[in-house]
Amino acid sequence: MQAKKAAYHHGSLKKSLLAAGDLVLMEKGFKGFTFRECARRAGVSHAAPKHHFGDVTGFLSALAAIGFDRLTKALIAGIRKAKDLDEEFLATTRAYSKFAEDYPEHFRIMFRDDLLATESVELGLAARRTLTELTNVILRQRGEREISVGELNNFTKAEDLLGDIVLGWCHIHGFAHLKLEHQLPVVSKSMEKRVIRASSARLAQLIRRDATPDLR
Amino acid sequence: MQAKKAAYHHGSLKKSLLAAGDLVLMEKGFKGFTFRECARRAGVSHAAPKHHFGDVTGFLSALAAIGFDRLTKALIAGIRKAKDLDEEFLATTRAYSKFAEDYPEHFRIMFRDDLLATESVELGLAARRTLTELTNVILRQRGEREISVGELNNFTKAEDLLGDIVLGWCHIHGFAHLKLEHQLPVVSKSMEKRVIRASSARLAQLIRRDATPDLR
DNA sequence: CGTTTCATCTTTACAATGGCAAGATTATAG
DNA sequence: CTATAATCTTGCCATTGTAAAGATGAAACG
Repeated sequence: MQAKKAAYHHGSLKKSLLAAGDLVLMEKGFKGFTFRECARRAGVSHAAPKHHFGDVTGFLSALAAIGFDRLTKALIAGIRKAKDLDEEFLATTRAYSKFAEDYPEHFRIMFRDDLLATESVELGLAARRTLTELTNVILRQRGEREISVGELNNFTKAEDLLGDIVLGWCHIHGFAHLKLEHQLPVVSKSMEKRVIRASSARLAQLIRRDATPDLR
Repeated sequence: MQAKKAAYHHGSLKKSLLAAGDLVLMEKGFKGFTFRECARRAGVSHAAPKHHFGDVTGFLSALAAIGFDRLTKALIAGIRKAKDLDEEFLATTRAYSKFAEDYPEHFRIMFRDDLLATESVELGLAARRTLTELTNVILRQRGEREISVGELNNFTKAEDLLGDIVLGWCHIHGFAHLKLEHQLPVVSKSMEKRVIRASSARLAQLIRRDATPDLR
């Protein structure tokens, strides 16, 4: 009896529904996203999803978790290509922002506490995996050892590390969000690239400059 | 014939609807926000709002504009109390974040390009008034003269200023947003206060350090 | 193998929503 | 005083999310 059993009537409706929801979210956006449309695409009746996800917030939570997993992967892939610490911080910013561009509707629901089932352990874990990646970006800037997801709780208790995480993540997230929602006073694409490169470099240098790993 | 004429049947339905929508947004949240509920509270039929706001995105745009105006006021009030540049930057961050806490549902729709009528000049102006305040925060950090809303376009063309705006605003916005949606790994309220105070100070000092007003 | 049990899925039903269209009302203009 | 046009109402429709009850069939158990 594996994790995902063979399925009863449909085959594996949960997976199919998630795939359908993923598509609907991308094609129709949050505005056009409906429970029934997802059920239609999966080829089942409109009440079928209830058994697997409860209500619509439960379903959105599962899709948000998929979003966090994609973001985590995108961060890892972007970071891998970087050759030094300045490049790595920039790559993180870019990967984060590119994810918001590639999956705008996922990004929007991922950061909507009111629309999600905050008790979902699946979602919580996915979000923590993302945060762990971001924390490791900061830790490398500081010249300290990386952590795993399980260690996250201990590490965010250190006030100066949390300070650097806030400094870095808030900037990265704020840029991605403001850009996605067209709030940044953009002059040109090239200028935007230079600006975000400069900002990332200044921030990374600030974090490294203030790091004193010898004393910890 | 004043700006707001006496009204025809209702008195001033547009204002009443905005007041109703404002309340519904705060009480029921975006999830429970409906066109019809707002009409009911204003004491008119469910189709009445159409003449004043078109569809629901037009209505939300007007409410978002109210949100931006409140944010602008909150920023000005917070800044006024500050005694030095470090305090002012911190006050800006706090006021921005407090607005997100006080008006979470407004904050959410204000930064949702897909739910708003982006062509609304009213909304555009309100957003630009907010951005002007934020830009002036940066300009004061740099020791330069403040600007008015009309000058905003010219000033965001200067790449180094835009760089500082991005650096400052993205951090401020990112913090407010991540905190609102409960994504920050918060340990305690007091620690959070110290962390955001430290981050703001570091950022403000960085902006001031790199500013070379003599050369401009 | 036969029966029971239970998760899965369908059908049916209901209240509520946004948007449209046609009609009623009344302020303003001519 | 009449006409016009803005304002608002009524009635309608397709659609939605959720709940309840029934149907289906896989698995458990004797």
